[in-house]
Amino acid sequence: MPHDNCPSCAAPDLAFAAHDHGPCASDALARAIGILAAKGLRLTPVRRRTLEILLEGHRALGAYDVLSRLASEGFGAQPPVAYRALDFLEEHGLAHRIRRLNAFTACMHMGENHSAAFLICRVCNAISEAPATPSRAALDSAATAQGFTIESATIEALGLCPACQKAPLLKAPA
Amino acid sequence: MPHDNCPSCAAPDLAFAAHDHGPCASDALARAIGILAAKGLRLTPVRRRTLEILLEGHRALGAYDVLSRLASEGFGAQPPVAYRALDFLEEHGLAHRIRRLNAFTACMHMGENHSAAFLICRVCNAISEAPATPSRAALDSAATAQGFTIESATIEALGLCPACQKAPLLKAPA
DNA sequence: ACGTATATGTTATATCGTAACATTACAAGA
DNA sequence: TCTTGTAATGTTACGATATAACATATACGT
Repeated sequence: MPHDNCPSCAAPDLAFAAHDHGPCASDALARAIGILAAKGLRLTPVRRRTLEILLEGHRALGAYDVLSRLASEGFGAQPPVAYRALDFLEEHGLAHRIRRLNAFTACMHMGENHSAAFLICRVCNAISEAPATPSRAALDSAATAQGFTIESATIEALGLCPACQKAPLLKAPA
Repeated sequence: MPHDNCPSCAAPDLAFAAHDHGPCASDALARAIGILAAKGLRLTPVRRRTLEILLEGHRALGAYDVLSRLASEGFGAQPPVAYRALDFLEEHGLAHRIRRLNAFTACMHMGENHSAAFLICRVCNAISEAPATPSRAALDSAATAQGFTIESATIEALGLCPACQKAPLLKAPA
């Protein structure tokens, strides 16, 4: 599969589809660099490395997983080092927090200022970002009916990715 | 407001509406008793008390909040006591886990075997259970498009309840 | 009453997250 | 270039959330 529409294609998402992940990740990094430059924000070494680590796969990593990677590469070894980098990435739309897993994953639609929904495979832990607009619209409407104003929404689904439905425990998409 | 349709009315949900919470809570408890009896499960003292504590308000409580209440009433004082009771209640549809807050709240639609969405007020911490069906349907459709099979979904919105939009920091619905 | 499954309680530890403060790198003006 | 304020990194220390493993007690069917 070409990466013409990767990693920030409009649709469909491709975390579960076979694809050449090298360009997928490096395109995302390039895009992140552009986005931060445009905002006058700095992609410092820790931040950049943190993003690269998240971009290694379409999966979620715990803050402490990221931290041990960073520490082993000479960065600080204390939790705030990882949390600050992850929070920064999340704040600027380059990563997402997956609440179900208390973990983080790289954003696959950087710069699109989207409301995301996540599909989380409980077997191989792969994560795909799905279009959340319809779901979010329905949620907004339910909220409005109660006079509630939504500021941010968490929409996450746990289940089985295509590969794990067929070959449980065997495959792990990049 | 009468509690004809409380706490397990079809719609709309009333966590944010003024209502007589006494019957709201005791009706829910009665319903829980019936549900468990029908399934041959036991609402033991810890479980019952845990549910009562959750039913005191339309809000989420952390496991340790519940634990300290239980402990002060003579139940066990160690985390598993609270987590087991909370997990039991959740497993049988009497309570929900609010991922966003790492907390738990009583279910307001016991026995309806529903997929729930939650509206969480970030000011007064009140929680309302909203109809999740439309939102969930949209999510299912997004999942199907990627060949993903959803087993369970987390749909939570953070924002402002009606009271806190008008009088921030002042009111706290029962 | 007995035996078994269920539930409760405990100790201990794992995992996740943040407050507070010291130090270092950076950019912008004198 | 030097200063100087701001942002970023690093540290210690701690708080909050959650579970594993095992001991004890309770309920229920026979």
